[in-house]
Amino acid sequence: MSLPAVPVSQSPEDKFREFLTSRSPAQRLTEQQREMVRFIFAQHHHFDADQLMEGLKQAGLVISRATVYRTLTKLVEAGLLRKIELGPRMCYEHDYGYPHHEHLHCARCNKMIEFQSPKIEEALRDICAQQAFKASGYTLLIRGICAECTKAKVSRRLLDLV
Amino acid sequence: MSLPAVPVSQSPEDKFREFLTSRSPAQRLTEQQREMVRFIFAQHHHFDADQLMEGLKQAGLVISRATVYRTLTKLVEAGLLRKIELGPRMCYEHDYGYPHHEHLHCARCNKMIEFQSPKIEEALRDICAQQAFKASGYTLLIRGICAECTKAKVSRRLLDLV
DNA sequence: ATTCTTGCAAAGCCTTTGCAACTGC
DNA sequence: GCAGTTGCAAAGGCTTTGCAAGAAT
Repeated sequence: MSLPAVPVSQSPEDKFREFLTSRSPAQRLTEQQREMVRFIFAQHHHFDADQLMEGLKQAGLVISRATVYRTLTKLVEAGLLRKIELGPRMCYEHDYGYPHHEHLHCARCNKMIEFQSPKIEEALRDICAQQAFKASGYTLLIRGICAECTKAKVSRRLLDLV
Repeated sequence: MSLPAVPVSQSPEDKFREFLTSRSPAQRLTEQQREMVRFIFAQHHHFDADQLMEGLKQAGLVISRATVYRTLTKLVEAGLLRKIELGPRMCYEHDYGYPHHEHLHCARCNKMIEFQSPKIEEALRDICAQQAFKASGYTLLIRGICAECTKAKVSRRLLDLV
């Protein structure tokens, strides 16, 4: 966790149950969904559908591909997860209990670095106001190479010279 | 064109030929590629592969799907086009002869509104410097409803009341 | 003449969906 | 017991690719 968590009163599971019950027609909280929520919120990771399925399998939880996708969709609708467009596959992260932020993505080690920028948020609000644009959301992703990978690469170059 | 064009000395076609020749092994400029470049740079539009194929067909130009995709890739590598992630399909826009900018995308009319924001660029540079992150590029897309569509919707609501 | 490009069709990749069996409420 | 959920396998949407025929230098 690189950013301070936001205090929340309900557990993710309770929040999800509440969401499902509130829908009309009411939806049901199943065993598979509960396992997924617990597994996802036991750690703070960015993950895609495949990585999640792999993790679930290693944890001994057997949930079908279809159910994983369907539940991810509901978790996003419930405000528990946030969906990030990262190339051809979707990436997910905690939304509930975690502050809004932007991402730096390292193309070498695949790491996601989180940061907050009031300045950017303000600039975006200004732009929308100026254009009379009703924003529903936005995507910001900075792609490049992180500090560690840059360092590692330079070190390797120096070694290669020996 | 909502932003002022950047003056360029070469035509897109010449620039593309130069790029292809400079590769090793050298690549060839074909009739299909020339038609695509001319068609694309005859207008200033945001488009995806399908829209481009449709436009080409209506212009009487017969170019296969595979060639359209392959040529789009080369045009991006050549710096003539910029690729934008817009949901499941890729969107393209002029890069050569056009200033760098960001986008507002209207979910209702599918319009792309362009804007420039030195403030955002500065904020991004600050973040990267602070994190020692070597940025190679970034994606910023604001999703929502544009002024016209908002107005149209309100008008329609008023009419519905009659 | 050589080597790159084209077009076709097939495959790839990620995600969604129809349907019968199942299960939460 | 009714209505929503699961799992399977098949389909969907967009993009890429293998290969033989064709074209650019």
